[in-house]
Amino acid sequence: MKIGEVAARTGLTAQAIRYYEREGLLPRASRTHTGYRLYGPEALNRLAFIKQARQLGLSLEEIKRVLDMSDSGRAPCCQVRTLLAGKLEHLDRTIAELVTLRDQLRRFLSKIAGMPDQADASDHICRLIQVAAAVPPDAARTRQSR
Amino acid sequence: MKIGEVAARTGLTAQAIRYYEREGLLPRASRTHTGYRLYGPEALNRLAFIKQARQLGLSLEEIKRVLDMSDSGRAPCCQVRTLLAGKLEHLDRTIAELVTLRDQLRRFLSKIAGMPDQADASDHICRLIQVAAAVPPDAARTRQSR
DNA sequence: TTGAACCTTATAGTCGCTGTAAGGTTCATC
DNA sequence: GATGAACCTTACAGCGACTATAAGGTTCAA
Repeated sequence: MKIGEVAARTGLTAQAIRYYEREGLLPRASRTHTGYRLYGPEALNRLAFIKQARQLGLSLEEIKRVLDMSDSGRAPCCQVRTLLAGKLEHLDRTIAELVTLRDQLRRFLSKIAGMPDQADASDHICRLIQVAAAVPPDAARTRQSR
Repeated sequence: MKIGEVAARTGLTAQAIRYYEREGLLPRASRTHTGYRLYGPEALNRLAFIKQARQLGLSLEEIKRVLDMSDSGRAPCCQVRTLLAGKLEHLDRTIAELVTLRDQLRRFLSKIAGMPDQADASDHICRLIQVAAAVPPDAARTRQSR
């Protein structure tokens, strides 16, 4: 198989596949005499693994660690469990933050719904957001989302 | 005030403040005779606005548009309302996506909780994630999720 | 006069790709 | 055998909002 077929079969782009090779997640593919990459069916498995792991929220670096373990004959399953448990926790925190943000934004929007627009040459920019800035200062403790 | 004090007072980094200046969100600061940036108290307002708007999910480009309007004497409030309403919608979608992902991850973790670890020289990498990859094949049609 | 703590610019790196440029290959059709 | 479309190759720039680093100048107290 050439890279285009692999791309079509995995739902990845050819660019992404080359990128994974460059990053060491795929072994260097063999080539035709004119330099085209050639893949066997096992590449589909590996790419399906990478794709699934990405969709579960693992970074390429984490995936590479798992693949390297597997390639050297060690069972990566335990590490996968730990990794995913960590991701789940992180995801919980992220969702909680975004829900907080959403509620803040919603309250804010309904608060400003009735306010008049105003141009101002004064030191405040938009009274609408200024109001929001005057929010309890420890709400500013929430770090930037994603 | 020099940049370090502004940074400490706003909770931003000096680098970020210089970056905002480069990107046109702040006017070029005046300088001491040795080249240090000097800020008046109004810079704190402007930076508080930027920070708050960022926390509400606006991009620097969107914030710049609002600031430019305000600087030219037009009321940006209407645009701010529209911008924030859009962000709220987007936020709703993002949260829904992440909740789906979390549920998927949770189900997956409980599914693999009882499975034994295994090293494998075979063509599969980690049976744990392989199970997940063996998902209905037309699910592969769904384009890559961010 | 030493040193720490501050400031300056410029440049590279982050992440996971995508997009583009500039070119070579394959294959069917004219 | 010439043309053209569809494929492939590499290399490099760009995204967003910064952070990190290098290499140097300034300020101020001990």
